[in-house]
Amino acid sequence: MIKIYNSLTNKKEEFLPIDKGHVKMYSCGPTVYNYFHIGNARPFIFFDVVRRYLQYAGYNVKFIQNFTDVDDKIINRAIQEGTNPKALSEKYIEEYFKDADALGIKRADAHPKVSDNITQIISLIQRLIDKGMAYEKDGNVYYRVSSFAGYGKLSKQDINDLEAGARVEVSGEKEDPLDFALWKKKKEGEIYWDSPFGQGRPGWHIECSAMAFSYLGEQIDIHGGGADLVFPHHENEIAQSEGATGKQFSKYWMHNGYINIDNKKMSKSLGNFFTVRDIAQEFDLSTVRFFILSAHYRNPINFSRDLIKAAENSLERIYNAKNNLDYLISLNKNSKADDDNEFNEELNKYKKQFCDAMDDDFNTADAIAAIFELVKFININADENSSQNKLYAAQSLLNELTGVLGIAQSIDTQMLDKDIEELIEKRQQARKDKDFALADKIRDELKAKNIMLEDTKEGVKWKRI
RNA sequence: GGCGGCAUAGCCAAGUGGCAAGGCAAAGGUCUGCAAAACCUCUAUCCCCGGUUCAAAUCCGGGUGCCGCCUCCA
Repeated sequence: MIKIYNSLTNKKEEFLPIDKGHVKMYSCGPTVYNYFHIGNARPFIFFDVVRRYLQYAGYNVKFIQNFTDVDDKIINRAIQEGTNPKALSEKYIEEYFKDADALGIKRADAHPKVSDNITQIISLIQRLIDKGMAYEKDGNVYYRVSSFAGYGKLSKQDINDLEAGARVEVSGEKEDPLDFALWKKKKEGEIYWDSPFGQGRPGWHIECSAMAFSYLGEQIDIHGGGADLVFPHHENEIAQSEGATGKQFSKYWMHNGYINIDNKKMSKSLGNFFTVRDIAQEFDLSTVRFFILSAHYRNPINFSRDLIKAAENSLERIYNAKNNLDYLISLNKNSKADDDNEFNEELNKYKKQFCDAMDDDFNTADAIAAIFELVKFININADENSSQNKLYAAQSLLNELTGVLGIAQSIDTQMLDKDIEELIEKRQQARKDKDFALADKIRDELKAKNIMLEDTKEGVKWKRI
């Protein structure tokens, strides 16, 4: 039984999708005006894992993550760079996929763009106007917050407290300071679309409601995003969606914690961020994925190079175990087909431990601990005399579990160059001849070429470093 | 002001009532020609003070410290 911490109720709840066996999930994607930073990467990675695990658990998952490609920040940035918003957003969508791929994030079933969904957005706005939940003022359309009784239920804000703390209204066009824009009237020189309420473009919040509706339907199972989206973005999504349909929009809301720098939230506005592209200069991005998954998703994570470095060392342990299994299998020393029930039962224990952790609100930190315990078990119990059956069973489980998290995937299958192989051969001969000076010299030489040798009872192992 | 979160070893980090997971780092050991990997050993008055309980890291009350949302943000 999978349990999910639902931000709507602030409780862990049993996960029961609306349609048995099927999961509809939506996660807020990036506003594409720059490379994304590691803070942004966290939800992308985490919800990728949620999706993978639900699939692993047997659900048929439909997963949508949007691109916000119509927005003030994009327009401003385009002006700065002397380009147009469309070209700019297209560029950063491409760059998004490069980084996402390197982070091991699978493509969603669809990545809809705001600019491709204007019709749906307009009709949703119209629907709200028709119901009296939105109003047009001089080419702008606003959501009438007072018309939605549940406003504040996600962020647990009392509407009166919000009023008290609300900023002084700038435009004075709104009936209430809490009302928010569904449609923004065109400003001179800005990108715009025609609509029944005049030329303009959609506000930020409406896009997610409209795209979720058109790709998943009016009721979805899981809606995810960073904790900073709870208010106002997700609160507004609920108001729009449920206001229009009268039905519950998302059954479960999931929000990941922040990535911090020196215990302070990493954000574009504070400027204390590292883009994933920056980090890629120094570290393999699969390490960043492992690092992010090594803490529980609702807890904040501090980011620093030292911590990524520690994560890199930690991951190495899993790679070593995988490489070792490959090596033992390649020796093919014991091809007996003896099934060892005790061994298989032990393996299953770790699998269960992993699944129990993931079932409990996707506790990836605990799931990783289960993988480490499996690694230790394999290191102790798999050796050159183990049967191929055992080795394959161990390998298959290790691959299966790391695959669910998408970690330790980049196993090197590249063959060695001829001259490297010759050097290894030459060193083996030197060792036989007890010419250790030569052997060590060759080992250092290879190390300089990023080939690390390890001598074992059965022969020499190598790995790229 | 309103709402919410967090505090566990040198570091990272799980754990919501029953002898405190896992990883990194350091130290010692086994194995090895040496290394590497692996294995073994070692490392915690769970922020403080009270309370409830046979039993508290975990529940309750009170502190202290840090952070977040209430405004664009993942």
